[in-house]
Amino acid sequence: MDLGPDPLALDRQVCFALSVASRSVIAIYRPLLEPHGLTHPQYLVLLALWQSSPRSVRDIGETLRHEPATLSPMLKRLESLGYVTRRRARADERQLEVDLTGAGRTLRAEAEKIPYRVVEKLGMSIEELEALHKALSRVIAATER
Amino acid sequence: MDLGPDPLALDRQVCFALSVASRSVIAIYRPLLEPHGLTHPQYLVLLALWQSSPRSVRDIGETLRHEPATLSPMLKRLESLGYVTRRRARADERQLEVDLTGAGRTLRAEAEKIPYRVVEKLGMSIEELEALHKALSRVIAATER
DNA sequence: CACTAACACTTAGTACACTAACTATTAGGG
DNA sequence: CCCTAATAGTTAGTGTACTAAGTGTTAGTG
Repeated sequence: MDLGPDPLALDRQVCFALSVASRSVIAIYRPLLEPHGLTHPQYLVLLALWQSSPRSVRDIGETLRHEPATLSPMLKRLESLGYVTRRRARADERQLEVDLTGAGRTLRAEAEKIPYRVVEKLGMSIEELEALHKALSRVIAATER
Repeated sequence: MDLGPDPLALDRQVCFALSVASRSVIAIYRPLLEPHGLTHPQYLVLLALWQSSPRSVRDIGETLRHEPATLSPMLKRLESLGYVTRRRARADERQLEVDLTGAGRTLRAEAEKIPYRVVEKLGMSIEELEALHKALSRVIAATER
């Protein structure tokens, strides 16, 4: 394996590019989510619930690759924002049943505009973004082995 | 612009893939950095200093794309770990001169192994990682306009 | 040369994100 | 059936990240 003369050169570190890109793209979402009182991680939880609900904390965690300890306070904030309900599942009292409220469901229609605005702001082609998504998926798959 | 039938589908969101990939790759670094008492953001600060030092907080912030408010406590932790010194610049007392200690400089030789271990752990080809880096750089450039 | 604006960093406050330890509930084996 | 192990969430503690407000220093202008 050859990583060149300086394996520690900052401008060649994939990990650095990943974290900067992640923070930079999240920064694009910030002004779009702020009117709804949402952060980007909270928005991702709503995407998961819009896909399927109700679901348990464990289920959401496996989908978003988050520890339950990260989700627990986040879901409480989403509850106090009025987008989500939390109650113990009757069948198994260990599980928490996280569901959307009316407001949470209504928000979806508004949110549909967001991806278009983000892609527009980025000014990149759909093809390029899809290629990037594929590359990122391979990295994620690689870390999961 | 056409984002398909469901623009909010989680498995097609670049922002989601970016944040998961970022966290997953950082998780690979964790056991490699832990013996040195370092976190990944702290490691990136050291990469910046190994490239050039001493430098100011502002300078490091521009390189790593971080707010001074993020760096300020981080640099104090690096100082108490013994890798870095912090002192006001004589020429301009507003600026902080961040420099490497002997231990900070010595650590570089140890750290040179890390990129190889990460690439090995990922099990991806150098070519694929370089292509990903290019794609991420284009995203970062797009967010900077 | 005083005075205000700009600059560099720090502090406070909120929200992730992770590890480790804890609580409550359910399931399984003797 | 009891009792232990496994499971699902929560809490505590540390360390980013970001915005906004604050402090001290320098620079630029009347």
